[in-house]
Amino acid sequence: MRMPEVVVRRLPVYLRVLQDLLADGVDIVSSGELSQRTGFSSEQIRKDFAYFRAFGTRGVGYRTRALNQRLRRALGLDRGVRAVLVGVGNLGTALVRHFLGRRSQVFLVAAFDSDPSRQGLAIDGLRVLPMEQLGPVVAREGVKVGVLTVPAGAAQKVGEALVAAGIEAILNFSPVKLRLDPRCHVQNIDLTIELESLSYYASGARGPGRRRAPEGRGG
Amino acid sequence: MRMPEVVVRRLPVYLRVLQDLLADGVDIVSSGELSQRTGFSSEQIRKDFAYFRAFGTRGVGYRTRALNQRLRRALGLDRGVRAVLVGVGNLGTALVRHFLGRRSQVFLVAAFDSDPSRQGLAIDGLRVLPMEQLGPVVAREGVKVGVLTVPAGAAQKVGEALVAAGIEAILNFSPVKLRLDPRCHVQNIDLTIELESLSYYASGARGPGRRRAPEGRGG
DNA sequence: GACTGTGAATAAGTTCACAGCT
DNA sequence: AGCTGTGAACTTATTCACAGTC
Repeated sequence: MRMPEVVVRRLPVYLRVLQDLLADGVDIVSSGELSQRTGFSSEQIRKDFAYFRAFGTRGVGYRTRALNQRLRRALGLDRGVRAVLVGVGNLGTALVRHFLGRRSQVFLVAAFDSDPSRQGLAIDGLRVLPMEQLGPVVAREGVKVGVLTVPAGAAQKVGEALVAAGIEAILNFSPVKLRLDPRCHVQNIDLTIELESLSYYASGARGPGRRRAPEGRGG
Repeated sequence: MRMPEVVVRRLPVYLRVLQDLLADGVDIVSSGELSQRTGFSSEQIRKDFAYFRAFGTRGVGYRTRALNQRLRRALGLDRGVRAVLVGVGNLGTALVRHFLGRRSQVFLVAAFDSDPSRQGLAIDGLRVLPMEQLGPVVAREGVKVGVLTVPAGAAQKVGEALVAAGIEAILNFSPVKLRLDPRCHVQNIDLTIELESLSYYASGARGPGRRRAPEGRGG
């Protein structure tokens, strides 16, 4: 079944909590417990799970391990998703380290940059390749996800190259609205915008907080 | 007036487009033009502007410069918002460079780290200070915004320190749900989660795209 | 008693449709 | 003619409320 984007974006949050629970040897978890750990309401969590048919046991809860599996499958993470990153500047380099460091569920297989002075280098063991290799590597490794961390001026062109190479989803850190084949999903993260929007909440503009406490008597 | 969060997060996007338009000497812009440049619908743009009383001229459009001013004011950016960053690891360092590089509307005034080996260093001219200085610097400089890039284990504690220092809005890059005074606004960006959620769209899960083209006959 | 699963109600956000200026 | 401003309609998302199961 097709899940709304808002649901898709909550799934990795559950996944992380489940990982923690598994590490602690917890094998049953209730939606109430998950609510406390994620801040999402328990009904919402149950509805989210229903989207991908992950059902629990009434009066009991969800089997942690099984839920983890279902979740990974729903996100397509059970097949070992591979990704490439293009643009090895400040941010790109940090992201490579970040994604390699915490062994994410997504595997970074290569980084690319058009600047010859950056090519051939390795960031934490990951090779930086010239752009010409993008197509071949994506094809050979069956890469479907791309991380775009190039300067604004190059973003559209590189986005097109990613799509041409066969990339189906892009995490776009450039401050540019990419115009690509709509079959390619683009998720924008503009860090400058994130920071600027915070300014609103630091200006005394936020009124009487209507923030809902995420339920649960345990506190 | 109190704006919904979803609106607040669109404002910096308009701001960036306006900056470009101003740089190009454009002094009138229509909501249709903004729609093309941002991907948001023109009605939505007009409604957003109405939230902070930025009205245009019927049959004409919006005065670019005036709109820019209003927007900056609505976001509280007209007062020179200052920010601090805590946690000068991979990501923290890259973010410092990122925010200092593109002269954002928000000014980073200091970075902090608990690791003595990182203290005293300067990243692109910005001093890295010990945590003990957080309170004094925030108080002295009237800092209201904090960027949190510490490891998961330290996040809650550092978040509390930021709130205690007087920070009113936090950009939280750690994979932890912070439990802080609700008067402090927390915006979470978990890069691992962003990447993992993309996996869904790279698994052939996205059905027949229902993506709406953002209007406009000009192609 | 505890917790799930889900229709119904509500709230939030977006688009439509069009009157009103210039 | 062109573009704004905004109620109304619609769509999407969240919360309520409770029957169902263990």
